[in-house]
Parts: sequence; C-alpha cells; structure tokens
Amino acid sequence: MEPVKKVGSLPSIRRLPTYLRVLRQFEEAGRDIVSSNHIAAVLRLDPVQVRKDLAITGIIGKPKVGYFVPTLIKAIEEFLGWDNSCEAFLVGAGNLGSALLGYAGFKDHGLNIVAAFDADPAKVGTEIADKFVLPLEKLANLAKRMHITTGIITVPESTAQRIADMMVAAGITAIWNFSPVRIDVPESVVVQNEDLAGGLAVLCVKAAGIRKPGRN
Amino acid sequence: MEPVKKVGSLPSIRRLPTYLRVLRQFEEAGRDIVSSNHIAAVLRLDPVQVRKDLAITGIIGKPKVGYFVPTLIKAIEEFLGWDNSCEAFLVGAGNLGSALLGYAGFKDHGLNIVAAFDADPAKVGTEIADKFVLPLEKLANLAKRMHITTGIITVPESTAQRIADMMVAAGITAIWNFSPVRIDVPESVVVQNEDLAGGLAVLCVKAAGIRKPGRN
DNA sequence: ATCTAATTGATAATTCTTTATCGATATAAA
DNA sequence: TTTATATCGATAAAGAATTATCAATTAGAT
Repeated sequence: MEPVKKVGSLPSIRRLPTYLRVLRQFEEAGRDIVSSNHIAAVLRLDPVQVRKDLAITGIIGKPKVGYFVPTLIKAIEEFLGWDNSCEAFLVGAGNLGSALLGYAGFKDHGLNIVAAFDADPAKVGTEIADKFVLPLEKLANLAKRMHITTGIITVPESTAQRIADMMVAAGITAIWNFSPVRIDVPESVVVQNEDLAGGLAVLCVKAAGIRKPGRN
Repeated sequence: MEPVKKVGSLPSIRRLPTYLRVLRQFEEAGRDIVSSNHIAAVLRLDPVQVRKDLAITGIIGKPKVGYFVPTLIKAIEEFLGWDNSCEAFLVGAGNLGSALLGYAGFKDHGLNIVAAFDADPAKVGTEIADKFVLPLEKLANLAKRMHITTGIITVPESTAQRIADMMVAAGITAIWNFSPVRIDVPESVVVQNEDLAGGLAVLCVKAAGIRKPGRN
C-alpha cells in the first residue's frame, strides 16, 4: 500500500525553511549528522517540535545518532517542491516588486521570477534586476506559452483583484499576494497572503507590553 | 478596580489591521454603523471570531445594532498604539530596505521611518524616498538623541546579529527583523521576525496539494 | 556479549484557537 | 404596549498545535 499523504500543520510547514537554512549551513561546514536536539538548540525551539516538524517530510532518523544532513535537506526540499525550480510572473514593478525581483535568495527556495508586468508605460520596457518589465496585456499569452502557473502580486490594493482575475484567466493556479486585500479566486487556485501589517501589529502590541508590563 | 489587561491571542492581533482597513473604507463611504456579520462577510471570516477579535480592544457594541465605526477604528488604533506615530530607524538600504522606505502606507499604521543606515559608503549620503541614508556609526548617537526605540533590520543574514547588537546598544527596544535569521537580544527587547520563506513554503505545499489532491 | 547512554518516534496531556450555542438587550414593527 | 428580530457577549464544545512522557533502537563502552 502506498504511504499516506502527510499534510502537516501550517505552523510546521512555515518552520521548514528555517530548518533548511541551518541545515545548509551545517552541510557547508562539513557536518553530515545532526540531532533534533542540536537543531533545537540553535533555533531555540523544542526538540520534540523539531522532530515532529521534520517528520512531515517523511524523513527517518536513527536513534542515538540523529539525521543525515544531506538526506534531511533533500527531504525538506522535496516536500516543499523546492528541488525543481518554479517559474513565476510578478505583477507590480513598484518598490516591493523591485525588491522581490532583486532578491537573489529565491533561488534557494526553488523560485525563479522570470518576468515582471506593470500597467505603467513608463516602467514597461525597462529592466529590473535583469528581468524585463512587460505590459500587462502580454501576461495571459506569455503565461500560457511558458506554462507559468505561479503569480506574485505586488500592486496597490485598488488593482489587486483585477490582477488576480487576469492571472486566473491566464491559467495561474498559485498566487502569492503581497497586497493587503483579500482576493477572490476560484477554489482551484491557491492564495498565500503576506500581510506585513499583521506583523507590525504584533510587534507594536508586544512592545507596548514590555514598556508597561501588567505583571512581571 | 481597574480593568483587566486583555492581551488577546496572537492570531487575533494579526487580524486587527485587516479590520482597520475595511473599517476605514466604510468610514470613507459614509457608513457609521457596522455589525460583526457585515465585517465577517466582507472578509470571509466567522462572525464570532470577528466579535472576539474586536473584543480585545475593549470595544463595546450595541445589540441589534452593531458597532459605531469611528469608535471602533479608534479602539483598534489605540490598542495597536497606531494613534500616535512611532518613529523608527531602518538599517540596510538594499532592495527590501528601499521598498519599506518608499511604502507610503506605513503612515496608516502609525509607523514613520525617519532615517536609513547602511555600511556601504556608496549608499551613505544618498536619499531614498526622501529619507537620508546615514553611516552606521551615527546610529547609536542619533537614536539616543532622537529617542528612537524601534528598529527595522533589512540586512543580509550575515550581518543581522551585529546590527541587532548595535540597535540594542543604542537603546532600541523593538526590532522588526526581515532577515531570515533568529537574532539574539536581551529579554527586555522584543523582536518580530518577518519570514517570507515561510509564506512561500505554505504556498508551495498548498499548490502541490491542489495539483495532486490526495482526496477530493 | 552485555550494559549504558543518547536519540528517535509514538502516544498522551496540555494549552491555545476557532467554532458553536444561547441568554440578554435594544430596535422596530404590530 | 407587546412582540418579533437582529445583534452582542459570555460560555461551552471542538479542533489544532505545542509540550511532555516513554518504549524502542542503536552506537559505543565495558
């Protein structure tokens, strides 16, 4: 019988890239064995949580030894689909869009932004981080021709839904949304919202708590 | 007796900015009364959850009516400390740093980035989005003189810890960390980590699940 | 060969978060 | 005035996630 698909909890999945980063550092340093205790110590996490998180990738460790680093790295990469690069289109070549276009680290996360699109004629035709900025009208055609199924939205909230609609129409099935609005898409399309404001809110509340602590 | 300090759950706090955004839209549109049902419908959330989230701000609604929009907005802003603007320093004037410097929306979140710092002499002296890029050496002095207590880290992981140390030495007590590494700070300093990679990981796993669904 | 110690992985308990239920209240209609 | 209804807010139930516990396993020491 085939192995049961382990989904794993969302928080676990979120932590996997962190593990991957430290594991790659270990590998670089020549370490080829690591225990959950060790990873946990580095990241200040609970060793049990580390084991549980890693388990969702299907990795199997050895008692008294730990995990073989290259195997573990591969397991995480495979689980995340980061072993074969995913090509994506980005729409919205503003500040944030440019930042993402210029971020070299995405290649470690299996992401390759191949082109940017923008409605502003002044931006169209330019290059940002060696990627062409193309007119919005070309998105649908190119996405289909190049079989691009991942889109990144970095436009203001006023146009986010329209861009999402265009992406869906172009056959894109996974959207990374950096606009602060909730976008509506068919069920067959997945959306991941990245909300900076939420993080800022948490920081502010924690900071206020430190400054005037209820109890200590 | 004084009111008990309601902390509220982290997920609730994260959702508050979203409420704030739609409430401001309602206000703009002239709506001055809103019910949890209405908010929930717009955001596709559970009405009970909306009420519970709003409750942490101390807001009190009226049965059969709902909430008074201006009051609710003020309650959220006050709870988040977004009613009086918080001034911050940003370190790392690269792609992402520039994006944050140029993001006009922070003023709606009570955040005002007043200056940027960078180790690169080529960047020092320039202006990004009307903010000066200053040499790192000036950070400590200026932070103390201007009573800046919030820092934003947008440097590569290799220098993140060093910058965090500098910030702490300069009296900064709240750090918004966009580098992918965990930074070590004294207990009296709060850190909010923004990990893009985690979000990308979630997107990838969800996308893989859609493409080859275990069951449907 | 046996014993010891370290580590995994499974199970259980706890804590946190979300969702459901229901009485209380206020508005508006009859 | 009474009744019907929409909504809040409190309490309870259910569901997730984290943390604790422990048997099984294995490398290395004795």
